Amino acid sequence: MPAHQPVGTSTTKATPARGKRAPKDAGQQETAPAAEVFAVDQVNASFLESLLGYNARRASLSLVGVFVKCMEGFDLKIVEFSLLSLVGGNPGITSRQLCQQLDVLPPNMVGMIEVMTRRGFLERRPHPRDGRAMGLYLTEAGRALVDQAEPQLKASESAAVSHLSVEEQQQLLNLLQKLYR
Amino acid sequence: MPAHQPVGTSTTKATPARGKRAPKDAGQQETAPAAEVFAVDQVNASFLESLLGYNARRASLSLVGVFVKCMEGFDLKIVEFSLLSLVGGNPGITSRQLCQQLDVLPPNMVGMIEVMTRRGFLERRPHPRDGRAMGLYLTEAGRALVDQAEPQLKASESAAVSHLSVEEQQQLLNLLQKLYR
DNA sequence: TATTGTTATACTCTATAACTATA
DNA sequence: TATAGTTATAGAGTATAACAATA
Repeated sequence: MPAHQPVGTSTTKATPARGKRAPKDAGQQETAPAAEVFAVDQVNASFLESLLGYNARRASLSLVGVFVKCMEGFDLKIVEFSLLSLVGGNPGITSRQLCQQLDVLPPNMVGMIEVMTRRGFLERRPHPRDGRAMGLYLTEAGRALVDQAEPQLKASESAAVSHLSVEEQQQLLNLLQKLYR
Repeated sequence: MPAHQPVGTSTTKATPARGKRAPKDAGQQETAPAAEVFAVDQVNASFLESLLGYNARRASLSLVGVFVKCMEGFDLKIVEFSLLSLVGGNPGITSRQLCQQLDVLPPNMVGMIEVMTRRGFLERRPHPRDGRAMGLYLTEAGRALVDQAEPQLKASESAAVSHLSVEEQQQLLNLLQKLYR
């Protein structure tokens, strides 16, 4: 699942010196010298790999991939699961509140809510204090889905990061939150 | 910069008990009782926030945002900078190799290379050993751009994570790489 | 037969403008 | 006047199929 962002791996350097290029032709009437050509065997991505942002993105994509695969079993996109999970934890939440939490624009939220409603996971009731808004609630099927999907997601993540110690996992969580909070 | 993935913040819980919902109507001919309605003040995203993947994504988005802003000064998208940086470090790299590194499909790479070429940052020369392929090289303007952009990116990231100690930054880098490598 | 680069094209995701009903 | 939800639509990003040239 790509996303307008680099994903590299290699580290070995087997290419010509960085920035090396054919010398500029000085004379005006001379025949241009044939430009040098190289073949790259091992791609060197050392600069990108030195960036925290690059590594954070790759790690994120890796875990998101695990989530995507896990949610395929429920025929849910990640954003759809997130929506249901939030409604599950916040009965009566409004469309706007979901938009803010999920960083989805209101026009794009409409369809998602409609799909989840048509699939029988969501229902809408009037908001107790705001006549413009609608509160969202899980149906029984929605609650069952969330109650099944959440622990499964948690388990698939645990399996994916099991090569890190519990201390490392906690450390990573703390550092990540320190980064964006 | 959204992206099919949740972005939440709140932690406080000021909503009804999780999963609470109106009792099911038992009788068949009875009038259905009015469903309970709630208002959510503080959104509770505690489950999502417990996931490493969620936190990794939020941290990643935060840093990518810094990169995007930084590269706007060069009128470059992140993927375009990454492309130029890779060509800079790998003179003669092919389109296919870039596709693999950047996780971009070949048909979608064509336009990027064309744009960077038209803007005078890239040039294409025949591949020394493969008549089907073309090697990519930075022009002088391209080299100048990369040599200016790379340290600027590095600096903007450093500023963005300056509230972490150098040890924490190194620790985070190691843990992130452990996660996806 | 397989691969590189390419075209055309479809599909998904994201963004903007504008409308209505209510606050 | 501002905001919640909505419609329509534009734009960017991502995906598949197929082709010519070369391996």
